[in-house]
Amino acid sequence: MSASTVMGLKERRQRERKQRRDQIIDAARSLLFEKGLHATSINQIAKRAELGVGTIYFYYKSKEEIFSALQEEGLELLFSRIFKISNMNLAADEKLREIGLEYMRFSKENRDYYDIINYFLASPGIIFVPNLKRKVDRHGSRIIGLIVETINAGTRAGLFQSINPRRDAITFWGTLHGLIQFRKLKDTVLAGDSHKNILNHAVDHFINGLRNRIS
Amino acid sequence: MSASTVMGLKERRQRERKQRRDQIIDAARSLLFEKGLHATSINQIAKRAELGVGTIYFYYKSKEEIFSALQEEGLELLFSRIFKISNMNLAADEKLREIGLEYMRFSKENRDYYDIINYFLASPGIIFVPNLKRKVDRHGSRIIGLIVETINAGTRAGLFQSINPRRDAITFWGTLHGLIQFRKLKDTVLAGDSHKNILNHAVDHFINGLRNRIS
Amino acid sequence: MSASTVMGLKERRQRERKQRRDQIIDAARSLLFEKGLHATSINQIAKRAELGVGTIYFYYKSKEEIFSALQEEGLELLFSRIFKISNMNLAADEKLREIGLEYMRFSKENRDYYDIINYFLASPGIIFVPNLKRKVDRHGSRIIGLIVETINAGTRAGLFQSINPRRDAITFWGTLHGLIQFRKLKDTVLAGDSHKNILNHAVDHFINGLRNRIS
Amino acid sequence: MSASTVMGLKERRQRERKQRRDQIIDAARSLLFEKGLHATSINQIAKRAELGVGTIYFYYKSKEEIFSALQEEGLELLFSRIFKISNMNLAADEKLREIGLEYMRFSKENRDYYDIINYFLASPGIIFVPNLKRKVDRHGSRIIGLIVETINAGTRAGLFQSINPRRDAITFWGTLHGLIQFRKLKDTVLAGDSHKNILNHAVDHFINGLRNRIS
DNA sequence: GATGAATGAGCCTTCATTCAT
DNA sequence: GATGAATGAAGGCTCATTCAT
Repeated sequence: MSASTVMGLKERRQRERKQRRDQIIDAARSLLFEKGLHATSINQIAKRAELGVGTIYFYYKSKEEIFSALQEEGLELLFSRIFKISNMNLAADEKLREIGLEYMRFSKENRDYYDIINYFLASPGIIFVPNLKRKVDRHGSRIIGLIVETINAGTRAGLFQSINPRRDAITFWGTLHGLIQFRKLKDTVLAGDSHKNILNHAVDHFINGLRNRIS
Repeated sequence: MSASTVMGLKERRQRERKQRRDQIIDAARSLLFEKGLHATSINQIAKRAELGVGTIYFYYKSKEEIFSALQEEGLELLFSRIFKISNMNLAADEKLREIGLEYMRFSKENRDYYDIINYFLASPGIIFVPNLKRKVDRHGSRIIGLIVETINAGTRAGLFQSINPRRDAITFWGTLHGLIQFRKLKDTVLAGDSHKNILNHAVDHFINGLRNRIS
Repeated sequence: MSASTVMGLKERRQRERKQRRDQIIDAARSLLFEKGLHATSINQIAKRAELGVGTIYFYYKSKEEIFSALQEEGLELLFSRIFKISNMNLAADEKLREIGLEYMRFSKENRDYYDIINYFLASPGIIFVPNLKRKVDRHGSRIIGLIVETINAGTRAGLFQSINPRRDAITFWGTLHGLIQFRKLKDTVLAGDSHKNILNHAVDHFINGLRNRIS
Repeated sequence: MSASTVMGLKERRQRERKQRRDQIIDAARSLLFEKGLHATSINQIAKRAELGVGTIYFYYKSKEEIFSALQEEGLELLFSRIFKISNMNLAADEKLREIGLEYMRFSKENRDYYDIINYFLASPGIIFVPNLKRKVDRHGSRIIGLIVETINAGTRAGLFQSINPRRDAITFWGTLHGLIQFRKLKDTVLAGDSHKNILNHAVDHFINGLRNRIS
């Protein structure tokens, strides 16, 4: 009986730990969405989570780790949105287009998630700690995997001719990501051209590159 | 003689102003290259330039303006490097490949310049002030212009079939930029595939997309 | 026993918090009295309080809040001094005179408190935040209240005929306040007339205005 | 001839000096009105006046001196407005009321002038330099003089009984000034009572005090 | 007379992190 | 496990004044 009590204790402990972590992430997320990346400090997170700052540091060893958890969430959400499209009954080329549009939509509608994903990608100083690396890998690769699948489906359907679908998928994703980064240039370098049109054009171009590689 | 003296004074003033501005930018650049973006503060710039902080603000009205000047330098350098390639005696498709490789090289060899260009592009908070917008426009557009020219040359040579070379150029540049952003994912999402190979692949793909649009 | 220990902890925490706040206010007050309003900065307060600047901000969320606390102290002191006179066994008219003299004395003997009260009143930029408003209201109104009472007592005693004692009280206070502001003009506009005599005259005049409104 | 030339030179010099001084004051005034007291710096004045900062210091030996000149302007304007009322064909009591209202209007419509007059009156640190003292004396006394005259006229007309019209005038002015200082307390201590009503009440009270001193 | 570059102490405020309890 | 007080360097920026030319 004493043993089972200890077991129960351990389990409860674990459950509570998870709850606390969630509680912290919830606070961090709501602040992130409210005030943006720069304006979210640990003290604020603690206040909103109704915990002491020390407690935050007990559950997460740095601010970066909290943001990394949020990034994971963002990647998860992104994946689920892309996944939904992957499962639609569409031709491979149309699917790629929808994926492209979906990523653009995601970057707009979930700007804060997008920003935090970018934060780790674009910040010169921040280095991925191994732990984080694994997570990004898992999520990022899954998204790339969906595109690979789509390309493979297109190849099987005779629409595409892809020799290295993985590289193609990465290229596709890179193109989307790069163009979204250009958002700020809308009125300057992009010469007022609609951002959406340019992205559509890029998707077309990419798809075109997948067709009949030898003419 | 008195007049010429006065003239000389004005000229000297102007020359000295330019020198001071350079002196400040030199200090800022060396700090940027040494310690990175985050660690470069006005106070440090002043210290290294052996000037009072007030003097810095006499020549540049904000930190952003200094960074913007550095960004301009970076864009200038980037342009000159792309420009050199544009003038090489190469077929249009080879030229595009070289441009792509050159951008990747630039982002590696001039990492700090690349970072500062990115700083304005990727930072959620920073908004382009009109003045900066104009500069980015000028430099960014010139680079896009070089690509447009190359695509047009390819079209004229019968290599490409581009209906909207401007959009194609932006797409090309976006692809390069996006893939370079993925650098950090080299060992994870990119599955260990060489960054260079992926970029080469992407360039191939892009060029392929420019050929025979209708098979 | 464990519970009582926890209780003790909380209580001690609270006590220490109060102590720290006092410590900070003490430092701020001593600086204010020593060097005046302009020369009192947060950094100096921290230094004198032997605390880090961050600690100051842990207890007070802005410089204004510290000053506001000091202002409150001043108002409290002022009230207590006026209150003492209110309780003296004097005729209403004599009481008003004593109140007037007391305010003048206060402005001289507690010049720094007077200055800081004025700081919020006369500074063009400073706006009362709601919180501060409430405090000023409470204290200011209590002082006005004492005068109202005195006027009412005079009316009941047949000395005065006040139809709107509140407005009379405000008028009275305004007169005192305005004349004290003229202190600097002593040797110029006031033509060397003793400041005290002028104030006495004004009080006489005010009291006279309260008597027999219709002759 | 040489003498007359020198004379002419001297005169021109003097004229130009005056012009420069005006030019500086114009710039300072326009900045004062635009940005308020705190936000007006010597550098900005210099820029707007299209002069070097050094030149400013050649004509005015400190920032305070410039503001003092502006204060003088304000007093001048105030005097002229009170003066206009003094010359109206009104009974003495009505005239006093109009003067009171006019001061309130002045403090509202010419807030910046009022602020700068107050700046010297209410700032703890600022001491009147003898030079400035004389000026304030001249202008302030003239305004007091107008009130004295009005009171005297009232006395002559049998409306008032003033034994010491100078002190009465100062009292009157003090009351007005003090009440205007209370502006910020409108919604708190003044209990929402209209500022104008209170001032009217105070004027009534004052006038009442002037009548039949012995009942 | 006129200039304007140079100063640098000083301003208020933020924040990730630590550690004694 | 949990707390929250304490830190203090660092951030960007302002400004009256001086002085060599």
